[in-house]
Amino acid sequence: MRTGRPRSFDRDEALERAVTVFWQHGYDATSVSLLTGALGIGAPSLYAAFGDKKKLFFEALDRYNRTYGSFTVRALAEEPDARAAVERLLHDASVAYTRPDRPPGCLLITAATNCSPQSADVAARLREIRVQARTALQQKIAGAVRASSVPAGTDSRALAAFYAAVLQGMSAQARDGAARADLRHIADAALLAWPATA
Amino acid sequence: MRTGRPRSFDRDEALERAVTVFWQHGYDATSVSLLTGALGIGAPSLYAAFGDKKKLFFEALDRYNRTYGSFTVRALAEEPDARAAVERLLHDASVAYTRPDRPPGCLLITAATNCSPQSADVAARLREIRVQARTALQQKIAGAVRASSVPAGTDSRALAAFYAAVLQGMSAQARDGAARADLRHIADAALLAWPATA
DNA sequence: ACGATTCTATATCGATCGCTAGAGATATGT
DNA sequence: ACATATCTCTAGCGATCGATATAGAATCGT
Repeated sequence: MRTGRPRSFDRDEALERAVTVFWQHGYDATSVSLLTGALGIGAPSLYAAFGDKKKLFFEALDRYNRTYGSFTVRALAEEPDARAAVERLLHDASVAYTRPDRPPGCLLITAATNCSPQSADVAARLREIRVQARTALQQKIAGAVRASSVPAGTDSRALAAFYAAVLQGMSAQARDGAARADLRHIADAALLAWPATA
Repeated sequence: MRTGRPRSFDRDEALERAVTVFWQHGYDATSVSLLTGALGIGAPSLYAAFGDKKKLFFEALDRYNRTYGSFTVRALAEEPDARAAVERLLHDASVAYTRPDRPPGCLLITAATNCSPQSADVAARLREIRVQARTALQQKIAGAVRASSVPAGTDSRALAAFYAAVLQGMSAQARDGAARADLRHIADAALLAWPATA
């Protein structure tokens, strides 16, 4: 059927605003009243359109991964060389984490670092995504080791953990007020730790 | 005077437990009922002994800085050489962030990364401490540049930001389940980025 | 022993949390 | 025009938040 009074707001636009609010304050600290205020709608409209707060967060998370957070998978997928992929990953992060019109840092990293026990599943989901991204990086490096574009004996797990930590550190520094150039310097310093191809 | 019924619990022990709870869940997600449960006392006793939740947190923060978090200032103060200080800083962090009987990571870094607007002052205080630590590291490096134990032209601000980011990344990795050896590997990789003394 | 003082235990307080029932508003199908 | 369906608005649900009033328990000084 699908008749009746039409929705008075743009669902996609509301979801985009929800992304920003969750990005800024994290999952727990984002109250429903904060959301309704930012989205410009009433609570019943929010629940009718998105289910509940948790479903809205996960939908916003998906949207984030497809937009602002997609540079990570793109770097790994589009750059054949592992070194070039990591370089692009770090440089893109320095840009993505310091967009003037967006909250600083990374939603995946900051949205549920400390949360109440009843939202432990949200934290677990975000951690799952981070671990998955770190594993993808590790496999990229391991492939480069097999292809001898990276020195044999390189610990792909350790190297992936290092660059994952650098990304998380860059997000934290951005949250602490670091400028885009600061993050770029951090990225460049981290690239000096890439195993020498001597 | 100081007469009347004596306190039925050890205030220091209660404060130590409060450190652990705030370390684990962060400031916002730690409810007063969670605290009274962990401390084994009633709410009125907590308020009589510590003032309110915020004062208790700041007192727990001071205690953390004097105990678990003191390795940072010690490394900078006790190691004359800047390179050795950073090496010790990172290695000590890999141990401090993965104590089996303590929450993973660093309280200063994780306790207020995402918090509600009404506890913005808590987040600001923690950020202040982090920035101060980063500045101390920067000055240590700048002194080494002047003493020529680090190559001239080294950007002390950028290098300090890099190692600050690595520490924050190590804390995040510990929170994500990384083992002590994993953090050690991250620390070792980060040390490869130290400016060559050629 | 007894008053003075301080702590603890019970039972809340008002505010806010995530969430929703019920009534009125606005569209479509006939 | 009218029935039907969906959305929006107001108001408020039970639960939990941080914090406290009150009364009884425990200790000290005299």
